[in-house]
Amino acid sequence: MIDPNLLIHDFDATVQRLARKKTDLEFLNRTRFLLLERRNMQQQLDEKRATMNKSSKEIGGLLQSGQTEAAEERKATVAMLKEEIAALEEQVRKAEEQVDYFLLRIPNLPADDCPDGDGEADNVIVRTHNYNEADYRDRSYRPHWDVAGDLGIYDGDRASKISGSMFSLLRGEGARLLRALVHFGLAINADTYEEIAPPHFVRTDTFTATGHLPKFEVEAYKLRDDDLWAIPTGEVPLMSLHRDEILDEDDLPRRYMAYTVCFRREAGSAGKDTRGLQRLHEFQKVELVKVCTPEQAPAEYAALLADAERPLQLLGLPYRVVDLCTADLTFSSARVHDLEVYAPGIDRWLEVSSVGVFTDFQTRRGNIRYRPKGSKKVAFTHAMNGSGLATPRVWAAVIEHGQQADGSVKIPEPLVPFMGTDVIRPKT
RNA sequence: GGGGAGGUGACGGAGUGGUUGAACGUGCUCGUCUCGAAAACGAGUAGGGCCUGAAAACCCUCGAGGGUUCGAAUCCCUCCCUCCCCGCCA
Repeated sequence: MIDPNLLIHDFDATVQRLARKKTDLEFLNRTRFLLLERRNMQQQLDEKRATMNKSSKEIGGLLQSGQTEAAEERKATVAMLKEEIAALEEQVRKAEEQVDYFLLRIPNLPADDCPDGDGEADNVIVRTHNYNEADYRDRSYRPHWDVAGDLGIYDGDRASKISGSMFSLLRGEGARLLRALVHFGLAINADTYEEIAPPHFVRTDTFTATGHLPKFEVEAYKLRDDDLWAIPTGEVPLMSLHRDEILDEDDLPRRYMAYTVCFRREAGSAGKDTRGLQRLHEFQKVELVKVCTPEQAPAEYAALLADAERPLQLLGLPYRVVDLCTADLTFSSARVHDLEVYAPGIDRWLEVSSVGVFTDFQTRRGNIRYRPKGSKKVAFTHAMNGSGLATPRVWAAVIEHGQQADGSVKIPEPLVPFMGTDVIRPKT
């Protein structure tokens, strides 16, 4: 969440910054009012408590010096005070509840250099790699589900039989290609990121820390009998690694990567662009996460973006970098660059990574702080993340780009060691 | 699933009703010493709220929530979590 003090002390500027995000901001005024009201009540409460504390100490003194009667008198007055305090406490608790309700629903402030916009059309294509439109004019490319289906390495029908739409089932070399991509994605980052194998089910407080709750509850799978949610991305457990911790500045930046399965309900997107591996309820992904100081953030972010691009470059896939405009930013992010791979078989740009900075939005929720060198005060760390390799869409792109006239698929060179072959051939 | 133990500051670890936000140690910061470092010695060092200068004062926080009491880290209840033993099982 954002710093509540911004609403109290810097209201107009904050509203203006949030307005760039094109979200509903009507409740900001109310939030500010509630914050002030709570503060006011808290002050009254503090005063009464101070009086009571003082009296209690005096009573202790009276009892020790044997003045029992005087002590009893004081007890009676304290009893009255206690009732007032209890009433006030109840009010403060209610106010706090309301304040929290609103605060959790205020999105992060966009970065100053984030392009303004009203929607997807205003996103800025920063650069395009390895893509020549002409390359795809002369030759016809088939969609990955046809190519892979004919090869017998993708079995969408059986996936549906087992689990319904938007699930995938890979077979043989298709399954191995998935595993190769994961290995590859981890291997190229192993020197900079610590690999984590986290839990795939997390508690509500963990899910809230990254901003996935309460805003995106309908997008998540929840276990019926336990307080556990299936993670939609490795970001969720990774970001909670240091929750409620105070780190030393020397320990920053921390860089983590995790290969996880991701679960998404994709509510409301049924039937749209869901054919093949474009959009799945369950998929595997290598996620990159960083926790750092505010000063380190710009350089770390640039490096993170480069790290997310690298696998696409090494695999020889055409892709473009899209700087999302303010309207398209996610709830928690201040700046986002999407990486989109061109899939010639379906003639679409597929989002394969969303690299975003969260400033202190998530770390405030998760209470991840650090002690700046030489400072007595602790401060919130900054956090950022991005997909290192999202398998289904990259898998699809590899298939569509590698397809050859005889129905076989050529495997990009970096994957060959993991695949054990440089081509997937039709079975005879 | 059954039985037992326990959750205290960055970390280890005292503390069973009264001025303890918390001994002691480690770590960290500053200083003395040193050419410099180590060691030694001295001092400081929880987080948050309030206060949008700093500080003081005041309030909250010893897993979370409730209760008893004039007063709770300390007593009672509920929940969460961790560890150990037994059972079951991949």
